[in-house]
Amino acid sequence: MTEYPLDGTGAVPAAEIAAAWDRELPGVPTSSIGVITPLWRVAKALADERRRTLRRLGIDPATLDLLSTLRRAGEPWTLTTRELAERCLVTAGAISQRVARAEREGLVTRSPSTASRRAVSVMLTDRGHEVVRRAVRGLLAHEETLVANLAPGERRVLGELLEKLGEGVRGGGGRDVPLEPPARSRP
Amino acid sequence: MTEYPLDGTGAVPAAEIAAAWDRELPGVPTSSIGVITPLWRVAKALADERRRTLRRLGIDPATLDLLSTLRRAGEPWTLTTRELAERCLVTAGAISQRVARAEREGLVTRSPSTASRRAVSVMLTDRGHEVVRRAVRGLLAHEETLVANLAPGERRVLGELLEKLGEGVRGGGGRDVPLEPPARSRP
DNA sequence: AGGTCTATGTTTAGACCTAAACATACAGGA
DNA sequence: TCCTGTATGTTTAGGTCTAAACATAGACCT
Repeated sequence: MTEYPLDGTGAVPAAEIAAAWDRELPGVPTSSIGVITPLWRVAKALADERRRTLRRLGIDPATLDLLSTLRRAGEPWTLTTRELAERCLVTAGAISQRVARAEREGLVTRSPSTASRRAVSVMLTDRGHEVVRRAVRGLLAHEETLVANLAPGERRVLGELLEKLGEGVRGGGGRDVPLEPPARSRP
Repeated sequence: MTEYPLDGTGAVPAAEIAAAWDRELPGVPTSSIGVITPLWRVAKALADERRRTLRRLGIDPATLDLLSTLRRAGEPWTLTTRELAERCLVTAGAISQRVARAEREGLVTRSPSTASRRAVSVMLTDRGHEVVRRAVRGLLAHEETLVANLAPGERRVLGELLEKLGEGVRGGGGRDVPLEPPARSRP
């Protein structure tokens, strides 16, 4: 049997989740659920769609993120691994692995940077250019249809609210995680 | 050196990304970027925060998702693996692995369902109850502070727009991924 | 009864990520 | 010059997920 994560059918509405916690664990603050739950579901649905779309286009999301970051950088389509880690928002270790995979497939080359001997320059190959061009065109065309549900004004508002939420999250919110003394039995 | 994904500092603004594609690959539709890029960044920032918070609370996100889904189900805190897969939105294979790990740690038990011989019932243990109680309290308290940046009205609007976007995404958008014939050289 | 289709779980291979340990390369001061 | 601290990359261990192959168990039809 081929598996697939069940679509929305089985997803419990966020409001029900909040109500369930309020019932099962009275006193917990549940107001974040109405935002965070739908956000994660959309993010997952988008990630699933993107994975499927890119699969048809012959590439995986992590590799495309790498290649498109190089492509967007403009001539000479070269960045150090440090710059890549910053722009892709993943650890240097993850970049190291992504680059190793892409290099194996002939999509990028790795060479000591001219500027510093400890830096490594990653450059898009001709084959990498071709792959990223095809994939980005196909992907953006598809994702355009995914957001078509929202009117331009709604998209703008959504984008702005997400940016604002992001500031709060990256700020780390209040620095608290109220810890309780470990207990033994169920209340 | 301890690694960490760089915070927002290195993140290129979504508008710049769209402008870069418009310049580098003229003609591609870029209007989805203003929504999808901030959405993914917030989702990642939230996932990172949650991972760190739960680490302090002694549990990982996947296991808490499993335990809290059982806890929210109410008495007798038991679901089949199928129901778990539907509610957690991951494949049955992933649930199988999550349950195996949680069982190893004594947080749940696995037993043949009374209703059907092919189904498997997963039940929260007393230890599982205690762990989920502590973790959910700590997590929701923390996440409450993460969304504090948004006024109640903004949260409501954001939640609604996300739900609406979700419908479009799960619908799969238009069924198109315009494929081009593979080419050889860079344009 | 027998055959076929579907539902439910488990296992495995392959990707991917983070966190932490290493390994260098510099830079700046004593 | 030597030492120490910091910046840059790579490697490895452990965890997580999907996709696909298996293995049963029921259901339904003839």
